[in-house]
Amino acid sequence: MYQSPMKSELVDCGDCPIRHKAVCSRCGPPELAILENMKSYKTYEAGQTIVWAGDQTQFVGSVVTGVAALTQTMEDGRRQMVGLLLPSDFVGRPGRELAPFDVVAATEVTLCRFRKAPFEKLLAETPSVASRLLEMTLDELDAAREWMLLLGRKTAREKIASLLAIIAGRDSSLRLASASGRVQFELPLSREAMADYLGLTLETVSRQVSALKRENIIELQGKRRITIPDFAVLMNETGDDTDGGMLT
Amino acid sequence: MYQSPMKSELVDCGDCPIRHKAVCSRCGPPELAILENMKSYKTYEAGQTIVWAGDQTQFVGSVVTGVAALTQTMEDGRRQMVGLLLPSDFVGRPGRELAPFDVVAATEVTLCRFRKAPFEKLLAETPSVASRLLEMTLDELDAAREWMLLLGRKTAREKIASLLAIIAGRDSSLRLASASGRVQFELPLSREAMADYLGLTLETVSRQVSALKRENIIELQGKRRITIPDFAVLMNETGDDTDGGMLT
DNA sequence: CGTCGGCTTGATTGTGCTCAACCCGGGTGG
DNA sequence: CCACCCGGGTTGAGCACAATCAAGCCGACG
Repeated sequence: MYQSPMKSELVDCGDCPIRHKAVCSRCGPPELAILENMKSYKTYEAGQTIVWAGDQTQFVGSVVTGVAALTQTMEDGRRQMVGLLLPSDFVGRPGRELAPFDVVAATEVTLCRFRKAPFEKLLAETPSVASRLLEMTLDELDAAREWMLLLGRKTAREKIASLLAIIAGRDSSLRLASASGRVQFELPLSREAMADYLGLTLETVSRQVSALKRENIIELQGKRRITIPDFAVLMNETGDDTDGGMLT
Repeated sequence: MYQSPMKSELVDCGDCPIRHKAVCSRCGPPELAILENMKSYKTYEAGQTIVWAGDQTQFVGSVVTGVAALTQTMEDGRRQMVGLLLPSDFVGRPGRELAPFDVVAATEVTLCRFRKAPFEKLLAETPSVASRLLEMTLDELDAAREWMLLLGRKTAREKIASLLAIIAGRDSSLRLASASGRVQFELPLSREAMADYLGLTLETVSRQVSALKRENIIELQGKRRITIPDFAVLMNETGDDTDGGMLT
């Protein structure tokens, strides 16, 4: 089945915005050529399910633009997000037949997809891909474990503050090294998605966001655009070590 | 610094109880010989901290016997377990300088340790080790994500039932393919460790265990030895799909 | 025998959930 | 054009579940 590239400017790996961060970041020209050959782009609209849990997986790939969510649902409808996939993050599980979780587009998402079988072959033959994938997987595992602390032990307010801090950090890593000072960004998640991420109800999310706003720890422009007057003050609400192990 | 093997019968990889499940499971005689050369055994008593978060890591390795816990602690003392390491599980993070989490022995633990630098070299050179480590890491990631659902969305009772089901499953995987029927096993965790794992207080753990006992879903011999008269009944309390996607 | 650690049980409190009403902005159809 | 609706979000009242504070139990060990 053919999949035509959605955006012509993305066809060449050399121009790819995630070239230096994704699984392919350590590839040289020969490996890139092989990847070029098995890849195809596809764009999903917000809300669309990219992969259903339990499905045969046809492909693996990288998020090029947008935000996707890994989620798990219980029979009675309770839902928990178990991963947030941002540009350059890897989608899919080499070596597994069936997808363990749903993958849902939180915003419009463009994937760079590789057919599974040839990618697994490449993985077996090229250490530069395998080592990068191992590194990314270990990073994801660390992130998942941080998230377990949040889910198991943090209060609703700490959860919200942590989420905002993480998203702010991801965005502003492009601009300044955060520290303290004014930061502004767009929330890529609805209140409901935030609730699913944090193990809360959407009412509680809404209340806590309002509370942070009331206390001038955050400012809102509309529902989604957020300004943080002083990042250090927000960090203070996360429950985490404010001074990442610094000396006094 | 020398580390003499604690138990002479563990010195030879051929006799190792985790030979076929650990990172080394796909190694042939030549790689095993290299590993033999960089390994040393060490036994830790219950409660001892094996690695401190933030420390330089001197080694990586495998759990040979016993149970260890990965934990994270907030400044005010709230604690969350973020991983449970059973025999054959891997300890440490190749490619990272500093340990991200505490590793604590829950029972007496024996590790098969590899010096970090030579192991990383081996990892870079031998796909059979690298691919096995990638596979194990992906499995751990899946397990962590299952745990996130538990932490974020399950009730106290469901959490306890899930933990018991998991431990029972791990133990009895040796004996029968679970399904339903009578299962018996030893809890390797104190009530406090269970609470840290489940994101609960130890009082709540105690109460819920008592409740399951009162309802004859479990039986206790002492505090730690547990019998499950009907595994299917316990599964019913976990909140998970009872019929793992089976047809009626 | 007394103490100590791990565990259980009880009484009370509080955080976040539930149920419910309402707001707001955008799109649609009469 | 305006009325209507619809989805996402906010706010409120009451409640329930697990946390907290506190006492007591049990078995091991000195």
